Amino acid sequence: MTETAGERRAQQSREAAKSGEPGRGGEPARREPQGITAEMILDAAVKILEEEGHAAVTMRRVAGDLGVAPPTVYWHVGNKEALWARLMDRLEQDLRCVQPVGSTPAERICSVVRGLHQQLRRSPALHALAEVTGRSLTLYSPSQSVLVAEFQRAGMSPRQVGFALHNLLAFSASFFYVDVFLLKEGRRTHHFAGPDALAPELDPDTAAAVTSDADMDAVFEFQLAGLVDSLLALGDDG
Amino acid sequence: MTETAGERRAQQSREAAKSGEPGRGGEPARREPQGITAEMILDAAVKILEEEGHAAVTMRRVAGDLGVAPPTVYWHVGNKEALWARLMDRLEQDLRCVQPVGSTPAERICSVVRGLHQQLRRSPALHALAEVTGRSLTLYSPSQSVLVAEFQRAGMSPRQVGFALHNLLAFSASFFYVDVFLLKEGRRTHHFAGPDALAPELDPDTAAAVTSDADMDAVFEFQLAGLVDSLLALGDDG
DNA sequence: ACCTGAACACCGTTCAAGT
DNA sequence: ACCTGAACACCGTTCAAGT
Repeated sequence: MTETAGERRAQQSREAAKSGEPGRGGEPARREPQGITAEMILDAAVKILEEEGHAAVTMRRVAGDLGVAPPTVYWHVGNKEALWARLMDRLEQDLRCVQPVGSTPAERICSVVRGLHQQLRRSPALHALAEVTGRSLTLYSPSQSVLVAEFQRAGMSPRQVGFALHNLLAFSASFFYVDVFLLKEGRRTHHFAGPDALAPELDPDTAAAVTSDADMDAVFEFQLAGLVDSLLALGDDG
Repeated sequence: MTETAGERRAQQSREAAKSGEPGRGGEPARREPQGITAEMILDAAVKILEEEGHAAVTMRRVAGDLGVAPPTVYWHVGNKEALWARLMDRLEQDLRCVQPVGSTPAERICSVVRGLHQQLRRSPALHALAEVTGRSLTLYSPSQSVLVAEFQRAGMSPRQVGFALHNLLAFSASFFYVDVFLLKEGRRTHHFAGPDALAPELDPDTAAAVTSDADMDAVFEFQLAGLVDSLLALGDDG
């Protein structure tokens, strides 16, 4: 909420570096790393993030890995919150646009959402960041227009397209969060039911089924298929 | 993962306090707070959690609010991770069992999930804790048997009941997480679409609908109704 | 059994000072 | 413009020592 002097300084240095990029003076554009750049800081932070999680990403640690004093990091990126934001921006840019696959609209839409989910799931850095930044709801930008186009082709009205997109993004985001927190707990599978879940008179078969590990992939596919069908049905009688 | 000596000591003190509760010796059971109890520590922590969020919950702060030195808190609760766990246990116990309302199975099941969601949403302490502990997937214990009973009454097989329950719990948990992270960002509504969401040739009406704030309550209700219908349909042709 | 003061090894951040 | 040493105000945690 408050913009510190450090952040403002970092902003200026970024601008300066950018405007200096297309060689405008007399000298040839030499880019010897006579010091450290913001990009190098992000590189180091991502590396720590992937290998040791968000708790290990310390301003002092980042500085140390680059052989530099802590205030240098502050000079380049402002502060820690700005570092998180920049990391999120970078990881967001790395997300590829998912192309739809399949013959029916339902198949194509499902394939895009599934592709997004798998892409997010494969990035340990994103998982670690999600714990700390609370963003990732706008992560899916590059693939959003693909989804919009599919819904339009299915004959949905503008309002319906908006509602459908919001539904799919909420769906993706929420399953991503579940992944994040499962990982945080160190669990690979869901074991939802607590000891209080069972009424004492419950038959053994049902008790076993309820307390067994949840197959989250099956849950994901089941809910995705149902959701996409419901959304497309909105267009039929619109 | 490692049980420290401090935790073990705290465990013993808890046991001792418990076994001393039903007055067993000669003296009458007097319970003057000649010092501090673990319960008082939890009270203080919950208060900070509700009013200032998880970042304000500091061992020193908790101690200070109780007029006690930091090591005293360690003596009673072990360490900070144990404090989080105990807080989660307490908040979990405060969750009431939601009773189903409605005439059809779908209505009754939806009413329970909706009730759970609203209950979680109303607890700022739970939100704050979810950011830090990553639990809350087993939060719904007291209402789970209600859901199981409803699915059984709808004629579903044991395996189907298990799958249905896992679906509903995953659904509840994921919407809870979305709430948590929206709150962390300080947003009240969802604005999913980033600037890249729109293909340039998109018609203005659709563009406006897509970039408008998402009505998350409508999304919740739409997905819940669709999910419950799909789950109950599993029982029809089982 | 319960509590304390003092310390250790960390944080994020700033700031005057260097080149 | 870029980097540093030193400091400030915090953390979680431990430990010997008190009663």
